[in-house]
Amino acid sequence: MAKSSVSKLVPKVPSLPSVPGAGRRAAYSASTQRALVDVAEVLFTDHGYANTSLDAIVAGAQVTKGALYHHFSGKQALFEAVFERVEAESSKSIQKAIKNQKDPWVKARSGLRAFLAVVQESRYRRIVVQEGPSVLGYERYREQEERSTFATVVEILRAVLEAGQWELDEDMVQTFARIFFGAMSSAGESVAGSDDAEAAAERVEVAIGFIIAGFQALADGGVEMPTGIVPD
Amino acid sequence: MAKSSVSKLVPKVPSLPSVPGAGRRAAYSASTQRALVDVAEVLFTDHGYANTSLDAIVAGAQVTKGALYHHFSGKQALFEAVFERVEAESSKSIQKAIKNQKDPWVKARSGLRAFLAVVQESRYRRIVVQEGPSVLGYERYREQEERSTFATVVEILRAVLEAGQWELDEDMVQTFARIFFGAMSSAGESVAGSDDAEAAAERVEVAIGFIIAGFQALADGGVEMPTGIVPD
DNA sequence: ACACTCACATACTGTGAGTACGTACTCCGA
DNA sequence: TCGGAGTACGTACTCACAGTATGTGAGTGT
Repeated sequence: MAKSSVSKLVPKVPSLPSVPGAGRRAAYSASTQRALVDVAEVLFTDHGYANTSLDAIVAGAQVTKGALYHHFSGKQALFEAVFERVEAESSKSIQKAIKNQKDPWVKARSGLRAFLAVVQESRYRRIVVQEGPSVLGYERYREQEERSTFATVVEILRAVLEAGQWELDEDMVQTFARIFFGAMSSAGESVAGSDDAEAAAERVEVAIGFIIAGFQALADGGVEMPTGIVPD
Repeated sequence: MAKSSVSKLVPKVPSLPSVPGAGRRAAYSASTQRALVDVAEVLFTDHGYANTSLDAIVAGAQVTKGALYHHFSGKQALFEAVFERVEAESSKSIQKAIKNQKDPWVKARSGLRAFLAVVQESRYRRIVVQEGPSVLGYERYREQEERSTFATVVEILRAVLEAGQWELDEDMVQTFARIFFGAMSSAGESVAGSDDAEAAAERVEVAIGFIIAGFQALADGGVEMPTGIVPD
């Protein structure tokens, strides 16, 4: 049943690239590698890391353990491949949402929205948030985070700080970024776990907007924007 | 080596309680149960859940698998027992830090300090933060959180909101609490992972104090306290 | 003092990650 | 075009470990 939902990911005789590296052998190789990661992503997301056997993965990908261990050093390495792809795609979608925003406050708001969308995807929640720290270990997990989603938060924060004429040393920027990142992650979880995700997302935006408004109030010495909503 | 560091937790002929329930059999039973949880806590903290075998645990506790499976339904249940104890003790130490504080801002600050201390303990980081979500599953993890550490955050937040004359509906309080909780957790991680934990903790206090100052600015319509530090 | 059951111990099974080794096919140079 | 080498797998095993089935002796109520 899980197998059937996955089996169509598999056959896929690759369109041979006339381009670089090599001929069909490399192409076939790349395709089975992709098939393994595809299937693993689905199974890890649905059943978790510990409850997914390599036998199930190779069966879903229509190969054997020999193939798996040829491409990956083990189960953990396969998970890492899945993890990196999910994070990369997530980060990409957030980047896409903020790239053309000039106003830093609008940029922050767009980034928040995009992040809240990402964190509602089951694969992100399961693979990155839930299983990531345990399977990769906290060190590796943090390293990965550092150069994807978290980096985006830092980017947005810098824009905001610059606009607010703030002066902060590098350590302090990192600290603030950590705090905001944690706040958003946790808020995202509450959205994802809520019955009414729509309303929950709205509350999160209001709450974070409120905090930002407090910043703005400190920045320009006047109090306003009681709703905390930065206008679109 | 790991074994020797753990072996002294074990022997402990219990001082027979003349009090309730029953006689020595119950007392012995409780002591082996405690021994199992004690050893499991150490091994789970040091090597992680997946890398700790039940054989190692029962060896450390000087019992056999029969004893373990008599008291716990399996490895996961044993982990849950460890998890609950760690969370309970952590929550308790935070509660102790805030219980006699009248001023809500001071209370918040004390709570933050206590939390930063807790999150630097390796057992809390490993068992609660890192392995918790993966082993228990996110649902159970959240349930546990809800009635311990997170509940404390809600308590502090209510005090602050009340002092600030704020009116927020219940959902909004929960949302804010989530956000602060996530912020503090993440910040705590950055403290724990830092080279200079002392300085990092200081930065976190400043940063959170800054956010709180923004709140206060919004609350009483005046801007002050540029450092964001609430006086002791 | 007798039955009973609680608190374990012992011995086994099943599953699943990882490994050793065999093999067919492809690519490259002569 | 023909080997020879290396790649991309497949097959068959090992070993570790979670969980189980069953035995046993000491403690407890009557």
